[in-house]
Amino acid sequence: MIQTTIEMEEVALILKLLGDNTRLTMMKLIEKQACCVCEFVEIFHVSQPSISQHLRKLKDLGLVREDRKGQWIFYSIDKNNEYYSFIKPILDQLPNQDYKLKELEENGRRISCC
Amino acid sequence: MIQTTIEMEEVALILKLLGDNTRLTMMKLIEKQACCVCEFVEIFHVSQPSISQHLRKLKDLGLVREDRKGQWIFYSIDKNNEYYSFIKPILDQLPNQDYKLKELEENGRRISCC
DNA sequence: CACTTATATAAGTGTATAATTATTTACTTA
DNA sequence: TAAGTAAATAATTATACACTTATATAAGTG
Repeated sequence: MIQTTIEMEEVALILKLLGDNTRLTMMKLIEKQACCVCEFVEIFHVSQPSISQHLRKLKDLGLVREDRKGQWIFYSIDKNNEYYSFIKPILDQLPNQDYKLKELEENGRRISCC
Repeated sequence: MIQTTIEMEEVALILKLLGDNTRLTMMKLIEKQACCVCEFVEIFHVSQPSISQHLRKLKDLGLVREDRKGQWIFYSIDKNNEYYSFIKPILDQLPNQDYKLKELEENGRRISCC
């Protein structure tokens, strides 16, 4: 992948997006497995539109990708995005959030695609 | 130095602070050399209180330190801060901003201490 | 096709934020 | 000690942001 120079303004924009607890946790969560909107709603205890709006911001910058599977839309990190190499070291330093998905699973609320 | 676990909320807070073009550029600038408030005012073309307020936020989190030299107060990155190891890889990826100091110097507006 | 479920978009609202001007505090020097 | 310079703080304001409720769109199911 070609590493183009990253501008200060771009970085500030990315960091501002990541500088929100909900979005940052989302990013860590979908680093390895895709999640759908309704799962995020369960996890973060906020309204569905609120989640959708967070996801849209992440998507507008290209940080995440969406894949529709029937009625669900699964979001995951777009590792081909030009900013991924910048973001990865940050995500690597975040505490693992898999327990949140495990909780969902235990309550039978995890949406497994396929 | 002891590396304690960093919480999601802490990271979000740091990233939010860094997610501002002025503060992010400041951090890159003072990574290697200290700068005083009036230099920042020259560089960013904003009011002196605006600069002071940005610096205070960075200082409240402990990211920067201040050293008074006579009438000037020089700000620099606090490399002993618990978050420095988290921040450093981010700063490393930012475009060098030394040309901004060079410009000051050429206009005879660089404040050199001692 | 009507009905349900999942998600997105629109509109509105309260709070946070980044700037400003005005003032205060701190240090230096004549 | 008075005047000048540097920086901090206070007060104000306009804008950005994260949420909400209401509504629209899209897909699955009887």
